[in-house]
Amino acid sequence: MSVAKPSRMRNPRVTINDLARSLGLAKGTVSRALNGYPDIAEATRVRVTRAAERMGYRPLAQAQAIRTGRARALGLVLNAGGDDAHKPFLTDFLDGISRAASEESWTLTVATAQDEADEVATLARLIDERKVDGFILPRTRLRDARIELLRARDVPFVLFGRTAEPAGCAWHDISGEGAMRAAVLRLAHRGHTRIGFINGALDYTYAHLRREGYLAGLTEAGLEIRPELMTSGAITMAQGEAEGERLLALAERPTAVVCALDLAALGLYRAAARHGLRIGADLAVIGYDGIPEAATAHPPLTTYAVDSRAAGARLAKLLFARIRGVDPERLREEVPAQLIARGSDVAEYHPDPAAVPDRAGI
Amino acid sequence: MSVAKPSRMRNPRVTINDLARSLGLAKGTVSRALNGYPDIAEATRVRVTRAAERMGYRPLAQAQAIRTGRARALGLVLNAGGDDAHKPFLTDFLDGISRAASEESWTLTVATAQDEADEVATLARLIDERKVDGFILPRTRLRDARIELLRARDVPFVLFGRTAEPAGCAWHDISGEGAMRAAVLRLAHRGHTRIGFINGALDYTYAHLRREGYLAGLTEAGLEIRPELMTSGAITMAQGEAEGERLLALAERPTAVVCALDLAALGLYRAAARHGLRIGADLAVIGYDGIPEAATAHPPLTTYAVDSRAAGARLAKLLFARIRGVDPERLREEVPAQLIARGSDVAEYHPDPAAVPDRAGI
DNA sequence: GTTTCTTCCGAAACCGGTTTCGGCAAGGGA
DNA sequence: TCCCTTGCCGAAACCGGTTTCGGAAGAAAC
Repeated sequence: MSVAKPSRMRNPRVTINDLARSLGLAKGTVSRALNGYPDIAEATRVRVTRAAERMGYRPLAQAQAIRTGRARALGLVLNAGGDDAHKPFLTDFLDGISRAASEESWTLTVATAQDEADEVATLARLIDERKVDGFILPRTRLRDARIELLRARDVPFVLFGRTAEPAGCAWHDISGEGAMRAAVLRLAHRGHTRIGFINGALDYTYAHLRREGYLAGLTEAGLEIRPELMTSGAITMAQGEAEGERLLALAERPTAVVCALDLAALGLYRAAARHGLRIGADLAVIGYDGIPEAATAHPPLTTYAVDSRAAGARLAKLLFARIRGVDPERLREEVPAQLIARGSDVAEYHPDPAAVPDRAGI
Repeated sequence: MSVAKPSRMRNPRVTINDLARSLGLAKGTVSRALNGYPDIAEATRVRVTRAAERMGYRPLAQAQAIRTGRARALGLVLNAGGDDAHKPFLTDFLDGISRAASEESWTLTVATAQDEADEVATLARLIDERKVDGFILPRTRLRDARIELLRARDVPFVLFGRTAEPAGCAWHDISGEGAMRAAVLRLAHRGHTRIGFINGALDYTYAHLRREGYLAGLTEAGLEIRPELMTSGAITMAQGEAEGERLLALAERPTAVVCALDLAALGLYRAAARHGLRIGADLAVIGYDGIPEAATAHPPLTTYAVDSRAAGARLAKLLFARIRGVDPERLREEVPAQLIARGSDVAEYHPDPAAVPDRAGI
């Protein structure tokens, strides 16, 4: 049985002092050589970097931080309260951020919060302790208290999503509205005229944008806007089932439904089954998100897939730029979701589960 | 349009020097007062803490770290490669850790890795940079390279799960084997004699334990062990469907199936539907995990639910103790999964979706 | 009324880096 | 030959904390 000694032989790190001593240089010189200062001879620089490599020297992040004010850490505070539609992709999202961060020897600090007030408090705590140099803000709201805090405190941040007052904000977003519009056009193109819409939670910006996309698609296709065909608040399968039930119970039920979330679409599958409607044949359905269950559903769900890993990576890079002082107005980008055409939106339902990626837009 | 000035007015932190000056004390005195040293008069201590409170002083974590060697951060490296059964609970898990950590003003640093070798490399990087003081290791394997590294480097860690050679390991785990055993007994109690088993990925310790639990349940119930009724490797719904299909295609098909994962159980639902079998009536199914989809499935799935949030919180607390030098052999705990009895394992299937939490064990 | 402990705090070293400043030596121009 | 740059590096200050050490003041002991 091993005994734990609180103060044991600490594995000896090699410090900049060790390096300097073994090189016969002043530690300031070593530091400048490593950090690319212009007043160091090229020969010295390579000598230093080689020795650092050989001796396995890694600067202590905290020691650097105290002078430079850079913790070399990105911050992410997640909302752990309520059902979160991004949950299925959280691992991918974290992976994207983490990989981009580690490329620059940065790390990712994550914290959780229960509601919006808690989010703000958590952000404030991380700022006060100087644990992170900037934040990635997921799931933005139209009016977002987090943004106001970060603006006031003057700490760099970047949005995953958009917001009502974008002054000073950098962001990366996936065009949900573009996908919704394309979905409507795709359905209209096949002759559908009563196209329903099951939206997500209106608390968030994305739901408003997707609604706009849906409406834009309708007008673009020359179709009438029927408020009774639009519903919202479905971010789980059960909620999707309930809202789907409402649409299908209509006297003039829709022949096609666009869903802002795959989960809601899968819920709609159940409601349709109860009404004796065959997805694909009697009712066309298009989803959004690209969750794995969509591929194995019966029939496989046509959906617009988001790449959460890529989004995380891009957000990290944007945040780096933001921290380095790049004008946030120049750090805004929007990428399309990728259509994965499957069997849920065609008249002739083919049970072939082969997913055909399709970048054609519509 | 706001212009980004790379070096703008830094929001002025109040440092220990400010505090000391405004109190007319030496900064060393202030530090000792705040950290509970015994050579500080009680009156002085309250004066200092009050002033610190009033002025909003928060010690700079990095500055402390450089002297104390404590970064006040917990480390978690996630495996982002492959399908991960814990994904649905990742947010809860992170929430549990994060909340326990922030109670002590610690933070959580997360990184991702693609495979086992990458995991080890990522751990090594975080150790070298002294970014974290200890690690939580999720999804342990029977023989785990991460553990060997951390043991060799002498850095504190705690396992979520168990491992083959537990010397020097602290852990928290949920008794999957207990749940599997209880599930088998529950089914045997209702007269089932051919009880199948769909296991998860045998790379991980948990699958071996659940298998043992299944076998223990069979022998305890006096039932014959039939290898053809046991299958494994199902960690997605599709895989569960495939493995379920194999069991149902048997000449002597099982009348009940225990699944190591809810997702596999839901896949089995589909296979059963294809065979014209009604879950609950013709085929009893019990799952494990307690994913939300299990509650809304038709029929609702009886399952043993794990509390990932509580697990995360416990793991954080165990790691704190470990970092403080507590003997790891004393930091081992195992909690039962909680039975949620629903309609999938009863002869008379009731469509009432009311979930009845049941702690009775069997 | 000394002497000896305690109690409590100030001063300074220290942690591992970064950054400023000044000076030495070589090189270029007059 | 002298002066002025320029290139390159050492020395030291600094960042914001923690920890060690020693000494002043008051209390207790004699």
